[in-house]
Amino acid sequence: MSLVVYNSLSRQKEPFVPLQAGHVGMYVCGVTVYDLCHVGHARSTIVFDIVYRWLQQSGYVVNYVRNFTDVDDKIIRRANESGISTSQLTESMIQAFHEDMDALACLRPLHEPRATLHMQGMITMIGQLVDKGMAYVSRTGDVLYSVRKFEGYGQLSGKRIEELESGSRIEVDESKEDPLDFVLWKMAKPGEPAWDSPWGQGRPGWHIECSAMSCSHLGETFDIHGGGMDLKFPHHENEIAQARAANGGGFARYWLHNGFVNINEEKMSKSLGNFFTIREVLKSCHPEVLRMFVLSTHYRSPLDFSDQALDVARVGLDRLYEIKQRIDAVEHVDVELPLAFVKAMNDDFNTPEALAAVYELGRNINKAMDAACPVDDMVAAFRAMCSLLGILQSSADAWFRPVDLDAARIEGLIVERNAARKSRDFARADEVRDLLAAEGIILEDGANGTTWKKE
RNA sequence: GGCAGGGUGGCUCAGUGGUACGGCGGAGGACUGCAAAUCCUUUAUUCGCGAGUUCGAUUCUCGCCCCUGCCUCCA
Repeated sequence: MSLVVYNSLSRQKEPFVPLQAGHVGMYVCGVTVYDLCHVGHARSTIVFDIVYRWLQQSGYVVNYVRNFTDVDDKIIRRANESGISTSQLTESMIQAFHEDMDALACLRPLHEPRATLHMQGMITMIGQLVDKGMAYVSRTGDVLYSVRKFEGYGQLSGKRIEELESGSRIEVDESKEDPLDFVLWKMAKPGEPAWDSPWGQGRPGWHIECSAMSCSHLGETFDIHGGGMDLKFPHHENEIAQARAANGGGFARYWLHNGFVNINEEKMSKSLGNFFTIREVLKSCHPEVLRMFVLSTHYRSPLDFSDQALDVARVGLDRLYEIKQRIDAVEHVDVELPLAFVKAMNDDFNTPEALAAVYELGRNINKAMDAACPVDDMVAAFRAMCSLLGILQSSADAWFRPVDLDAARIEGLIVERNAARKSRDFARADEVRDLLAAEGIILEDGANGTTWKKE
C-alpha cells in the first residue's frame, strides 16, 4: 500500500514516487508577512503539516521548505502607514506567524527562507532568463518575463494564453511588451528598500523568490510544491515558467493545492474583509479545536468557518478526550497504525476518513474497557493516530478542567455531595450538583469515584 | 465567457459499478438513587435533475439546473 496524491498538474491522483528513493523535497508557499495570519493561512499550514508528518511517518526523509515573502508592495505600504521600517514589520509578523502556527501544533519546516536573504539566487535566475532571451528590460527599467516565449504556459492552471489575454480586464502596463508579461525585477522608487543588481537598484517580483529559493534548497527538480488554491494562477504558473526556462527543464513534480476557508460560502480573504485572525479565534477556542476543524474536511474541499463548525470540532474532541482520560494509566506499547487509518492517509491525505478510524477505535476501546478486556494495543494505536494528526496533545485534565477554576472548592463540594449520597440524602446531593452545574461544572459518578469537568 | 472544483440524511463529512463511513443531533434501551460518561438498537427505498451505457449507477458518459473559486494581490 502506498501513497497516492492528487497532482494539480495532471488533475488526477497519482502514485507518489519521489525522485530519490527514501527522500522527499517539499516546498510550500508561505505567507507575505505584512499582517497577522487568518484562518485561511491556518488551514494551509495545517494541511501541509499533515503532509509533512505523513511523509515522515511513511519513512521518508523530508526536506520541508516554506518561505516568508518579506519584500513586497504591501509590506512597504503597511510599514509606511505604521511609521516603522519594513524589516521591523516583517520581523514582528514572522514572530507572530511562528506563535500562531506553533500554537496550532504545526511542525516547523527544516528551512524557512526569506526572500530578502536570497537576493543573489534570484538575481542569478533573472540573469539566466535575460541571457536566454526569456526576459527583457522594459522602458521603465523593470525586468519582465516574456510569457509567450515559454512553451507550455498555462499547463498547471489549465489556461490558454489567448483566453487570458481576451479575458484580461486589468489596465495594461504600457511598459510591457505583452500584457501577460510579469515582473522579475522592479526598479526601486526613492525611499523603497532596494538591492543592487545588474539592472540597477530594485527588488524582486513576487514569483521569482519561490522559483529561486525552492531550487536553491531542493535542486532544480524536486518532488512536492504546495500552497493555497489561489496561488495556482498566476503565482505557481509563473514559478514554473521561470524555473523551467532558467533551468532548462524540470521543476516541481507534484503540485498540491489546498481549498479555501469560506464564511457564509464565500472565500475568506483580506480583500473581502471577512477574515478572522488566528489569534482572534484562539481567544475563545482551544488551538486543537481549530486544528480538528481543519482536519474534519478533506484538504481540497471548501471549508466553511462558523462558530457552529468550531463547536462541532470541539464536541468531537470532547469525545476523544473522554477516551484519553480513561486510558491515561494504560502502559505504552509499540504497535502498527491500523490499516484503515493508513489507507485513509495514503489516499491523498484523507483526514476525515482517518478521523473516522480514530473514532471507531475509540469506541472499541470504550467497549473493551467497559468489559474489562485488555486494551494495550488499541490504546497504543489510538495514541499514535492522534499524535500523528496533532490532536489530543493536551492532558485530559487540562482539557476538561481549566486552571482558572477553584478546584479545591469544587472537590470539597464533591466530598460533601458524596457524603450526602452515602446517607441517601439525594435532595442535598442534587442540590450540590445543580449548584455546580449552574457554574458549568459537570459531575460524573464513575466506578472509581466522582470526577468533574468544565463544559 | 474560459478554466477548476462542488451539489450525499436535521446539520456536518467520507466513499463506492452491486442500495452509502464517521461525528453532531433525534428516538428507544442498558448502566445510574437520578444524572453524566459509556455501550447497544434505531434515524437516507437514497446520493441536484433528465437521459444513456450496464445484469446492476450515487459512483462511468452526455445534457441541464444550481453553488463556489480562479482568470488582478490573496493560503
